[in-house]
Amino acid sequence: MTAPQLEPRKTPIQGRSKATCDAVLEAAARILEEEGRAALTTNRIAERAGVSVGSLYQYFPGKEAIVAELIRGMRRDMVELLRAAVEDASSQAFRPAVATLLAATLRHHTDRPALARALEREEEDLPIDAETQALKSELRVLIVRFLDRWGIADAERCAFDLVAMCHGMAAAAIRAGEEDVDDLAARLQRAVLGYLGRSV
Amino acid sequence: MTAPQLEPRKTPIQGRSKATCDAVLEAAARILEEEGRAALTTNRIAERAGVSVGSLYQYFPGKEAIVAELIRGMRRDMVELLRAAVEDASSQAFRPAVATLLAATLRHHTDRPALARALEREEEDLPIDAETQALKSELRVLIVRFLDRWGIADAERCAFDLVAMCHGMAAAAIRAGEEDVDDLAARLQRAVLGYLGRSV
Amino acid sequence: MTAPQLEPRKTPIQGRSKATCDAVLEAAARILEEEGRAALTTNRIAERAGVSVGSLYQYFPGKEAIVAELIRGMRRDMVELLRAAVEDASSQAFRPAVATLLAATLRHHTDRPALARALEREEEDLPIDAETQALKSELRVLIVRFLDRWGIADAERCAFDLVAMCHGMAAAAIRAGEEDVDDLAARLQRAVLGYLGRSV
Amino acid sequence: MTAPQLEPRKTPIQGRSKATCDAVLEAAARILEEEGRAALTTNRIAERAGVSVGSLYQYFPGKEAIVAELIRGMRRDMVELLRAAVEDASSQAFRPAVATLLAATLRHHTDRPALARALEREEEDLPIDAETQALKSELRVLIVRFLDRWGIADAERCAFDLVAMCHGMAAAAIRAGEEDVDDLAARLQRAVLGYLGRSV
DNA sequence: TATGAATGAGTGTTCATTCAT
DNA sequence: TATGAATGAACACTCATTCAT
Repeated sequence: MTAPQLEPRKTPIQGRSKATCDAVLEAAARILEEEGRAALTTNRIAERAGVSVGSLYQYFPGKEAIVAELIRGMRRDMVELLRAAVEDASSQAFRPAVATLLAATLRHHTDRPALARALEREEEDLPIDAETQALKSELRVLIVRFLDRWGIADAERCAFDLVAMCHGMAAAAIRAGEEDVDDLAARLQRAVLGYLGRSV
Repeated sequence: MTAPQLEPRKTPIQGRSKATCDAVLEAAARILEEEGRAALTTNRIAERAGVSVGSLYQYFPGKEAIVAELIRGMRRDMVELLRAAVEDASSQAFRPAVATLLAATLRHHTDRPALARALEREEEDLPIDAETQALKSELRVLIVRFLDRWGIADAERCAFDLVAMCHGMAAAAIRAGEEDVDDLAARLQRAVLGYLGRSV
Repeated sequence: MTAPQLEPRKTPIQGRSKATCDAVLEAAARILEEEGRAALTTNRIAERAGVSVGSLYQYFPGKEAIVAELIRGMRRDMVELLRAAVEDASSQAFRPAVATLLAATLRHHTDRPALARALEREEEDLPIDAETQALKSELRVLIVRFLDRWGIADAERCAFDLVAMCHGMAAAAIRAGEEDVDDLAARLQRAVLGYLGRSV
Repeated sequence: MTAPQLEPRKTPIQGRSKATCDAVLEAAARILEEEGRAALTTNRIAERAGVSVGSLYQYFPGKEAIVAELIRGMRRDMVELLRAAVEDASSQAFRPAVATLLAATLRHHTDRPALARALEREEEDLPIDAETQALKSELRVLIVRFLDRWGIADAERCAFDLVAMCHGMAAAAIRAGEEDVDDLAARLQRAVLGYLGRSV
């Protein structure tokens, strides 16, 4: 089994190219959301992108690279979101600050839930690529720093557990069709504070 | 898209047949664990089972049925485990009782972690079959009853959140290679009691 | 048993595509003629067409569609032939007119006899597709109108019997290796006029 | 392509064997009638015969031999029928004699129409076996002798044409669902006498 | 540079036939 | 002798990828 090429082929910022590139990515995303992973074929992607397969291969070395790029995009968004939240939270008291971070985290699950789920699953099957690794690391660091700032012991481990816990609950709830995001956020808050022993 | 057949074809308890049947299931399980879902082809399954493709199809109507049976097996084990734990917990105080249930839950993740993860993923792609549905329902009921017994309000929702939370944390920890199950159990306990507001 | 797709997939009149499409059809025809229906596999068709299986499936949704298209082609030819014959016969006396129609009918059996036989057999196993149905209906109408024009009673039934009778005789004769088409035509004429009570 | 074995494996007239043999043949016949040629698998035959595949292969060298035996049975029945008819006809005038023969011929199509059709089709795909050849020859001889007896010229050719004509008409009519056998017989009579120039 | 026709290895599945029990 | 589990070659069909135009 040869490791697939995951990097995009060129990184062209010129108009035409960028547009094609984006069209391909968006098409792939929509297929994952609406038609499922089994429908994610290169021909289908090209078709939905309004582009020929040949062009698709001009910008991406293969199917896996497209998925990898979608994953990178998702991770970038998450970092962006969390970074902004940490910023906002820097001037807040502990509980509101936690709420701010949770709200940001929830955005990941609520924005395009089907896409997020699909990409997380794909991520498991793909070899680890450097940028994705770095982005995930950055997410962890942001949270660890936050916990550190509030004097929480064993911040690394806590961050790990909290992320897993929140991810588990949020994913399950969204998947089950829950619509009341505020209620879900409240329960997450309860779980987090409980875990941290700060519930009182 | 025609719904695939998920029920086994024959269920023969005679020697040779049962052995073949089991060999196929075990081979599929090992492939999922060691080679990944992409390697799970009928030919590979037959090969690892030391059996011909023809034999495979004598017992299962198709690949999906093999996976479905593995899932059913996993769910049956979980029900068994949890039922026993609930039984044991019936004479215990609240905290030890929670610990008992958590220990049972953790077994699901620690026994054959890669298999559990793989099957959970497959489960998402497969149509819901009746028995699996029933088993999952039974799991929920066991937990809801436990929570009810201890006077916990909104037991349905709590059960849902707690299961998701524990699943998220356990899966992430095991996946990250954690070996100290007792420590993990302790953290889960903390999270659960915290969520329930019983941490003191 | 799911009804197979019988319509072609694309109908491209551009050069390369059309050529591939035709090559596939002709290859299938030749296999039916020379190797028999058992040899009509998609791989064999592609091989004889000098094309890859993939290309075959680009133009036809499946094996049955190829056969269906051959059948449609055969029926179209028959309609064409008979229509022209009816035209020609319109200015003739009864007996010459009958001869004209019979000659056209015989063409169907003499052109590519093995292919005609094979396709007629395949037609029985395939679900009825709309165009084929329409073509067969048109054939019947042409004959019925002809009989009507000459004041023959119960033209529908007569047409039915005459077609069956001629088809039976011609198929058997050609299959037995008869070469003298004129003699065969004469016997058909005798049979037809006899049946119609116009033999004198 | 190796020529398949068409002869039955043993010709055992002892009770048990004969019964099994017959069960297999009747099962195959019914499958052809009711489920179609695609369903005619050795396993299915054995199943419907209430016998194991192993036993099936004890009496027949392969699937083709079973079909070949059914064909021989059909041909034997036809010979039987026609021989009796010729016998009966020997004391009749020409026209009633023709009617007698036609009635016998029609029986072939009316008895088990679907089976007759199916077997005729199979016959085309199978290599010619000696007995079947002999039986078909015998049929021809019976008719030729009949025609000779009534002073019909070129009896061989006439027999050939008449058989083909009658077969074509009868098969088409029965297949189209005609139920009025007497009417069909009358039309056949008309066609035959017309062809022979004896219609007046 | 863009196109989309062409490729063919690989997948799931069937079924005639064998042979250990 | 009867059984039916086991076999595996063969089939229909898909899809990531290439390359002539």
